[in-house]
Amino acid sequence: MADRSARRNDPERRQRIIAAALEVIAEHGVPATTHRRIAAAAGVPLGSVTYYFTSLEALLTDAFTQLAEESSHAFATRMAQAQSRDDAREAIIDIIAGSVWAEPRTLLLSYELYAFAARHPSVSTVMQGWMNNSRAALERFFDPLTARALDALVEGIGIHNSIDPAPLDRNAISDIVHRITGDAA
Amino acid sequence: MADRSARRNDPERRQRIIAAALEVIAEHGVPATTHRRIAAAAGVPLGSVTYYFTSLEALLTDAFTQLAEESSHAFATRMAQAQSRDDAREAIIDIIAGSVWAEPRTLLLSYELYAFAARHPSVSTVMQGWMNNSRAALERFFDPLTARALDALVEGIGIHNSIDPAPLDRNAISDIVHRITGDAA
DNA sequence: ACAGCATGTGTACATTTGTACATATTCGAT
DNA sequence: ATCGAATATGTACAAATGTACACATGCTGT
Repeated sequence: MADRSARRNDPERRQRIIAAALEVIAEHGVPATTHRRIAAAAGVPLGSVTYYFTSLEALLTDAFTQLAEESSHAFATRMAQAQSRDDAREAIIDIIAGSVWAEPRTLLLSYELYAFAARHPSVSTVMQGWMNNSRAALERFFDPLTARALDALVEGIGIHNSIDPAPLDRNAISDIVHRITGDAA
Repeated sequence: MADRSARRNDPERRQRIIAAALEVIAEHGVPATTHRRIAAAAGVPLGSVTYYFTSLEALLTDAFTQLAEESSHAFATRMAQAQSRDDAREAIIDIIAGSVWAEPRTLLLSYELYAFAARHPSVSTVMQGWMNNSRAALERFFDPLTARALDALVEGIGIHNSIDPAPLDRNAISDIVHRITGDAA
């Protein structure tokens, strides 16, 4: 464990504040995300938040940027393991059905991210990069249109599963993926 | 034009406030949606907003509920015109590519709706109803799994097209829809 | 005509908010 | 050891916010 007393000059502090911001957003939503709540979640005084970030909007921008980059990275990492078209299909199915992307927290943050990005071009740019990476990874094995369809499917099923009391199971997802990629299961 | 002086006992006032709330949300986002901004957008005094709605949260709940119901209705209306499997496919393509669902404003409001619904069960319930209706409409012509896949596709492509500088055109969408429904174009 | 009630409005106020800033504390370089 | 800069923190405050509410106005039924 880290030392608890000597907090001075803590190099991870900035990062902890960003993580705390995402926690608060996930738990209370952006409208209820304030300097003070973030500070409390991060275990730092109010002044510390304003020291590291010039404004609340700047902090949220950094937080959402990091979220998008992490999501993008997670997607890329999983896809990079694929060595064949079959592998790639499995990877996509994992991503849709898997524990990471399907977690309620992740979905919740996604909604907030979309809404925020729509008003903040810099975040929107990061998301475009994410989308381009996803497609590039998919296009190693599929034609561009198929790649886009699969990418959209991840988004769409994720959302529906979060609303639906009876989410699609892995077999059903597999079925749809195979249909889109044009191969029988 | 409506009479400007005799505003007393205006029966559409409540509805105008809800519409104004959605305008403000679309333009500034939920975090910046306040009593005063809504009142200004609706052209009514501040007191009028608090007269019709017990709290801001209640007003937003009503606004998002109405948005979900309208979207659901629009979807159902378009789908109801379909008399055959082919018609239904065309309808779905229309909905994805068409001017209604693909409008930036609609998408923006969707993001805010998802985020809000995640924290407000009553709105979430309305969205479940919407989803059930969509599926029921699709299941007149497709098996349940196909119906769910198409429904998810609407969501997913909508989102991607709003981020992507080069959205999918109608032909591409048609191609994907045909693949999912298992029919050649 | 008028009483009762729904509708409408302006003002007031306690809270919360973002942010500034004076002041400490710590660290690294000399 | 000491100076300067970076880091850290507590407090203060103007602005904005949600909401209450006293009062005004118009409508409806008798």
